[in-house]
Amino acid sequence: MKISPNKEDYIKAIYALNGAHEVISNKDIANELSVSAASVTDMNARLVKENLISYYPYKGVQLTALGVRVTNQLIRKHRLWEVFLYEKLGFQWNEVHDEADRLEHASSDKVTERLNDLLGNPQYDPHGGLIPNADGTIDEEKITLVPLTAIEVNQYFIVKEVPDDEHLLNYLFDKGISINDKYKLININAYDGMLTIKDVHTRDEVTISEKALEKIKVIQLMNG
Amino acid sequence: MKISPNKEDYIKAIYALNGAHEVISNKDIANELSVSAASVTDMNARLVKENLISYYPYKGVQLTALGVRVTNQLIRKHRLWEVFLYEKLGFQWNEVHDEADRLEHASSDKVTERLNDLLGNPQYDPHGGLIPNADGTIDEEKITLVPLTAIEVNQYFIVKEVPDDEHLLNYLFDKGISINDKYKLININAYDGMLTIKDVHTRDEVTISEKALEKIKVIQLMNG
DNA sequence: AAATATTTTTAGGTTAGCCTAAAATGAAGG
DNA sequence: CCTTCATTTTAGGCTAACCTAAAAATATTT
Repeated sequence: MKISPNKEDYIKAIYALNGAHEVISNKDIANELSVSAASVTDMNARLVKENLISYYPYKGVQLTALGVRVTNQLIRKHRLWEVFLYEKLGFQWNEVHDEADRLEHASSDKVTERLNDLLGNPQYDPHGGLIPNADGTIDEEKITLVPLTAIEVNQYFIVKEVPDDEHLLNYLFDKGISINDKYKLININAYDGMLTIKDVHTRDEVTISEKALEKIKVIQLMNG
Repeated sequence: MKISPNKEDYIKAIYALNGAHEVISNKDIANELSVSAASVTDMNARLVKENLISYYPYKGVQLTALGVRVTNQLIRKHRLWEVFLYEKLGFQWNEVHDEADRLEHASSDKVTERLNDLLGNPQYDPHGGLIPNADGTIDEEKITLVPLTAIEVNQYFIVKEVPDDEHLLNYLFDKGISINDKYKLININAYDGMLTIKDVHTRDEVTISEKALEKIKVIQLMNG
């Protein structure tokens, strides 16, 4: 049941590319991890054997339920170390990521939970990222949702909730906006109030009208 | 200049077998690390390339000055993590070793020194081991030497100093007792006061007479 | 629909660390 | 000094991760 640091990095990369919800291409993973596409094919075979991903030849991979859970536990370790580095060791928020990336592979569950206690069971890391639970679940209700109108230019956010309004849903669908995707607010038009937002993963920019804003609930993030 | 976790484990093992001061056999290293003797020959070649050990074919290896310094820096990391686990995370002294063994490979110098600050620049780990300096040196004068008479049954100690007395030196040499070796006090004979001590590495038990005790200076350890 | 471009897979190779079995070396005893 | 025994080294193989180059599959463009 123990998984190698390299495999941990792979499933984290897939997760970061939204692999909990959609099929992720070989190329994107190769890109994210700075390895060759052939290496990704290699590793995919290994991850399938451990039931961490589903593999669709020539299409890509998606995390299994187990894969999501394991990745969330990794992210928990990562983010708790980030809090520790930030709060206890006086690191700056931009320095903690790389250090935490190494420590996360070296900490047992026991150390992780003791660390959680030391830090007072924090809910967010220094970047504003939600810290998953020890069992690899995420408490969605802990998240403070705000209307999209509360976001300012250059801030990042994740779309979390839209009302069950057929016209609005169609509108957002046409624009390619999805639940759980991460965006950056690029511009608020001074004249008509329309927002230009950019999908962090696809890098597509779309413009949405003022009319929809109040109903879209998002999580505001501290950075990308 | 970065060295792999495996190599780090090798030089730590050589150091633990007193490889800072004497030539250590292939077999002993294989034993310490639970690998084959052939694997040790393999790794020796790699460590020589990095100038961490001197290699004497068919004889064994000894740490270079660089090897000693690097190992001490590793031991510093290990022991600081032990203090952290013990003092901040509430682990027991017998639980800290394995956890620290993993964390030591994952912590940068920067994290190590911040950790040192957080812990208030401690001098000893929970087992009583002296924490080396950041530059890989050891402040010998910090060590509190006590006569062997101060040790009690079942305690561990390291022989650190004997007077320049030819007869006593010969006596100890015949018994196989060496400077910097670690022992456990097994028994104090109620009638004649002779000590039975056991070499932690060779597992040899020897008996030494009361006469020699006061002159032998040792470091008392909290455990093995 | 065919041609072209992109992506994925396969094939074959590398390095770090490990292994076993056999050969070489060194140490110890008669 | 020579034989025996222990130890070390060599030889040949293994797995996890990587690589490049070529072949196969898919996507896009005309």
